[in-house]
This record gives sequence, structure tokens and C-alpha cells, in this order.
Amino acid sequence: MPAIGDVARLAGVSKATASRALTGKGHVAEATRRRVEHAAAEIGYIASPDAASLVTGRTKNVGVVIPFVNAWFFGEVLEGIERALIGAGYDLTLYNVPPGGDDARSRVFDFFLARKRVDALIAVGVDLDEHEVAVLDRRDKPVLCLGGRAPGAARLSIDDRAVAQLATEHLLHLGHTRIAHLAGPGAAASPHSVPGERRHGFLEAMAAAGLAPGGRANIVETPMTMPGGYAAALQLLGQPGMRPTAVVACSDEVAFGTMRAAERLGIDVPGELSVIGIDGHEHAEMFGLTTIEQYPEEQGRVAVEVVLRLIARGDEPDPLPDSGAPLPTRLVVRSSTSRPRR
Amino acid sequence: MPAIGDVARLAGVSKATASRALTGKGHVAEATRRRVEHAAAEIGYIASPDAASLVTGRTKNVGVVIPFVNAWFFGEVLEGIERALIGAGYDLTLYNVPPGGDDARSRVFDFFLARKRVDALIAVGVDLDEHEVAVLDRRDKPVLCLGGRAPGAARLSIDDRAVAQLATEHLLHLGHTRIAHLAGPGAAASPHSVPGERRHGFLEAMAAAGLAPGGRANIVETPMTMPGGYAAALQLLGQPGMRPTAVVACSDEVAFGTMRAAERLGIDVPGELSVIGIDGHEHAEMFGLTTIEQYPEEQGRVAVEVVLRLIARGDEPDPLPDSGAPLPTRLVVRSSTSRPRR
DNA sequence: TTGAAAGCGATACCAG
DNA sequence: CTGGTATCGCTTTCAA
Repeated sequence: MPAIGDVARLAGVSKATASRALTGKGHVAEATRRRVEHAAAEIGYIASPDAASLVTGRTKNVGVVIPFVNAWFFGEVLEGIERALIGAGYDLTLYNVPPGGDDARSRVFDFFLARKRVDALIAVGVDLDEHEVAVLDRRDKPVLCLGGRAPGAARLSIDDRAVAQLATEHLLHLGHTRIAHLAGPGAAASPHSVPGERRHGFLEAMAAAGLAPGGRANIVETPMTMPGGYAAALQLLGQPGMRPTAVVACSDEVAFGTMRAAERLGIDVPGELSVIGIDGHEHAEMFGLTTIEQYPEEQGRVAVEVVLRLIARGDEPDPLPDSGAPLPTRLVVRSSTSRPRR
Repeated sequence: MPAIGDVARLAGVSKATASRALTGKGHVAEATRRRVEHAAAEIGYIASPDAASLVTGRTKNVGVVIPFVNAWFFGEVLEGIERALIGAGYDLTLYNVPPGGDDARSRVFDFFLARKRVDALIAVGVDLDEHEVAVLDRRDKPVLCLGGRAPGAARLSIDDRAVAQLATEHLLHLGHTRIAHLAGPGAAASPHSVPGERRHGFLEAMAAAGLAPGGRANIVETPMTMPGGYAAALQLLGQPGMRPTAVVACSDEVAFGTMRAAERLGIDVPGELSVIGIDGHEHAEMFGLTTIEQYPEEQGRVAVEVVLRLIARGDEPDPLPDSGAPLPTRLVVRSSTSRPRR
């Protein structure tokens, strides 16, 4: 296994020069650099990142903490992050931290992330507490939250409240008045979580239309999955009487479940029930789902961009793009929403 | 940032003893060990994995190469692998290598994996060529394939051919004779790929029943996604005449798309069309899909088990469990298959 | 059981 | 622009 000394010897230079030539840091005569590079190629030299990390303190490795891999939104984000990191020459170390898995979670933060294996952390859809941030901070590892929050950490996200508000307004403008919301887990309990913000946006839009919901029967919480949405929608639509004419689902997957439940119950969409989702899921078009698109893969890309800036910074101010403006979203109207039937 | 020297000093021992006490390798008096551990805890000592790797050559890190993150099967496998690795104290470095992304792929193998950052590689659903294996081999990194193949590497997989055969037989036994197959991409071109093996199993079962397909019209290749299955099924079912009465889909997602297409065309499932999938997707129950389950998360777990054995081995023979028997699968009959209508 | 010292493989400072 | 050398933090002989 050739080391840099071998390269140096073969090229007839010192290790120092070989290093400079290979890393590109420091000045080396063009001719020398070529000789070194040739030598390296010839013996198949590959630098040891461990040795380099040991002295530089940088690992060219970013950690990603994510609550699910197998949910569309998170999978897209992860792919986006991975692509961008690889493109920048960084490795991605994956930590799956599902909600409620507190033991696994503290293990990740106190054992894995406390070591110096990563240069930074991207936390996707997770709220970090002070202790967790402190662990990273003490080691000078920048933290970037995508979607979630962490005390004192950089943060990138869409405006969840505004998005839910817009979704609701879309239905209101169509003439609906009996609108229900399928909220994510913990929406009522954690007002600053993604489900909480979306629920808030829904309520705000309803209130602004003078439709303060009597009782909470028209908000049902559900896991943000298709079977979750299916079950919740059955519950919501099953009883006749004051059945809603429209549903704001907290995610496209929940919306798909809702459409499926409607079908099961013989309720026509959009004739008898309008459904709007949030996400821009890749299946939305196929199902004709009206939704508010966000762009998770692109979000992953941007997150990497920001985090690399955070790593490289010489202490510039806020490295967030667009001075921290929310990430872009877009309403896409399809065939799952229409005016309520007379 | 405390180093092992600090721990040693505080505990009143040498670095050597501190190291032995902390790593558990080598004999240390019980009393001494406790003193060292106390000292370490007191100053918040955390070992530098880089320094350790530099001398041991082990990184406690396993690379995972996977073609998709955002497809149910692969997401499950990835979660299973992650959980098992973390449980064993290993980091997981993720490399997403989509089919056809040859540039990205060679970058991963020749740049990222050629370095000594990982102790082993798990390749999920990817075939590796000799060069790619050689890169790892030369560095003594074991390779384990899950689903795919690599020359000379350990391999774990279900029996794809038998699975497709069984799926087809299920339909045959129900009395179907006009059975179509929605195959994965490259099924005809690459007989040893997963889609290829499944296609083969389908054809074998058909031939065994004396139903050698006239023409290839009853095998359509499609991306293994729901929209893919939808489009392919529209094409397959759209023309009346010799429309099949049953479909073997190469995956559950394709099966879902097929069911959706049938619905769109007003074809009743299972009355006019039986559909069987392969995977055991978490939505299968909700859609009433008959399928052959495999257990991707569990497969991930087993893969980790094997790969850790590969890393640790003192050159024992075949470290595959069950002497290389195929991974378990199970037929689950639901409401998407029935006897053909008279 | 413990300690002293020799590396592991690179980078970076300081001279020249 | 280039070379010598200290250094990063740990593990591991080799002796005691």
C-alpha cells in the first residue's frame, strides 16, 4: 500500500512537496506537480483520509440525521443531499433517528456524533434539544436544520403555516365551507412542529373566512402515511350527517389515503369531496391530486450548499441563501378539487 | 479537547495502560481500569477514531451502495442495514448509485471506496464488475451483495426465479391461462438481473403448464414503480381482444399501478383481472394485493450480520447463513386474485 | 500487569 | 518554490 513517501521518492521530491502537489495547497512549480502526479498515478497512490483528518481536523464527511428513510419526502431529501455531497467530494454518514426512539437517538448524538467523524450535521425533520446541539457545538461542528429546529442552529424550511393556509384558501375560494383537516401526529400538542404549523395555517384560514370550527371534530390527527390517511379519512367520512365537502391533508400520502377511502365509501372525488395535499409527491399527477409542491430533492441540494459554506466560513454572518427566506412552494391544481356540488 | 494522554495523567497511568483499559484489549487490573474509566468520564474524553484507524486499519464504518433510496424495497433494506450497523457500533456511509449513472458510479468506486474509509461494502441490488470488486479486494475490504452479483463476492438473495414461478403457478392453479407479465427494466436483455430471473420464472411456469406464450405481447417491461406499472398496464389492458385475465407484476408497486389502470379502464379486480405482486409492500394489505412477501428490512439486518462476520473472520469458509440458502419468502393471498370469470 | 517508545500517514510550519 | 521536521492521537510491540 503506497504512502506519500513512496510517491515523493519516485518523483524525486520531499514528502512536503508531494503533499502540496497532490492537495493543491501551497505553491509548486508546474513541472514538479506533473512529475508528482505521474508518480502517484504510476504506483496507484491513494491518500489516507484518516491521516489527513488527524492533522487537519477535517474529515470531508457530513452526518445526516433523518427520522425516516422510507417516506417519499425524506427519501427525496436524502437523495438530494447525497448527490450534492458526493459532487463536492464529501461522504455522507447516515443516522436514522425515528421519532420516539430515544435510546437510539441519544446513542447517535452522544456516541457517534460526539466523535470527530463528521465535519457538520444536517438534521432533516428533527428538532434538536440544547444538549444535542451542544455536543456538536463543542466540537465546532456546524448544524443545519432542514424542516426542524435547533436552538442557535441555522435553519432552512418552507413556510408550513402559509402553505396550509394557502391550501385551505384554495378550497374556500372554490366555495367550500365544511372543510376538514387531516393533521400530522402531534399537531395539537406541538404547535411548532411541521404538523403543528400546518394545523395552525388551516385554522387561521378558516377563522379569516369566519368559519371558526365548532368543535374539533373536523381535525383528525394521523401518521403521515397513506394507510394512516386512509384510516383517518374512513373515520372522518364514515359518519354521514355533517360530512365535510373538502379535506386539507397534511401531506400527499395522507391525501392519497383519503382519496382511497372516499373511493371505498363510494364518495366521488371531486364531485362530493375535494382533496388537497402538500408535497408534490411523484404520484400526485397520476392520481390527479391538487397539491402544494415543495421540492425536497432540491432542498437537500440547498442544504448541502449551506452546510458547506458553514464549514468553510471564516465567520461571515448568516450564510443562509435569500437572507433566510422560506424555501419555495407552488400550488398545482389538478382534478381532486372543484366547487362543492349544489 | 482531551486526548488519551490527559486521561492517563489524571488516572496516574501510562497512555498504553489507558488505551488498554478503554478499548478492552489487553489485560488491565480491575482497579486500574475503573480509575481510567472514571478519569475519562470526568474530563469527557472521547477517542479519536481517525487516530485509531490510522494504526489499526479498521474504521468501524461500512459502505452501502444502493441504486435508489426512494423505492419501498430499497428504503426498507437501508433502514434495516442502518439499524443493525448502529447497533454494532458501526457507521454507515451511503452511496446512491442509480442505474445508468456511470460517471457517478465510477467516481464512487474509484475515488470514494478506493480510500480506506470503510471496512466493508454492502452492495444492494447492484451488479459489480471485476474492476469494482478488485478495487475493494486490493484493500482487503470484503464485499457482500444483497440481490445483485459480483465476481467472487459473497451473495445473499431470494430465489427470484422460484418466486416468479410460484406467483405464476398461483394464477395457473386458479384456472387462468391468459396471463401476462409486467417485467422490470432489462428483463429480456439481462437474464441474470432480478427482472431477468423473474421473467424466466414466469416463462418456466407458463411452459410447464403447456402455455408457451405466442409472441411476446404478454410480457411488457416497465420501470419498477407505480406510475411505470400504470402506464404499462394501460398499454397491456387497453386493447380488448386478447386481453389477459391475470397479471404477474414484477413488484408490488407495479402491481398497484396495474390495479389503478384497471380501475381507470373499468376492469374489475379480481372479477375480470387478477393481479399478483412481489415484495410484501406495506400498502399491500390496504389494497388487498396478493403478493409474495420478502422481508427487506430483515434482509438488511442479515446482510450486516454476514458482513461483520466477513470483517472479523480469520479465514473461515463460507460465512453465509444457512449455507447460502435463499432468503425466505412467503405467498400471501388477498383479494386481488381469484378464478377467472367464466 | 504496566510503561517507554516506535510508528501509522499525512500536513504545516519554518527555514533556506 | 522546496526540504526537513514536529505533530495530530492513538495502538502496539518489547521490556521490565
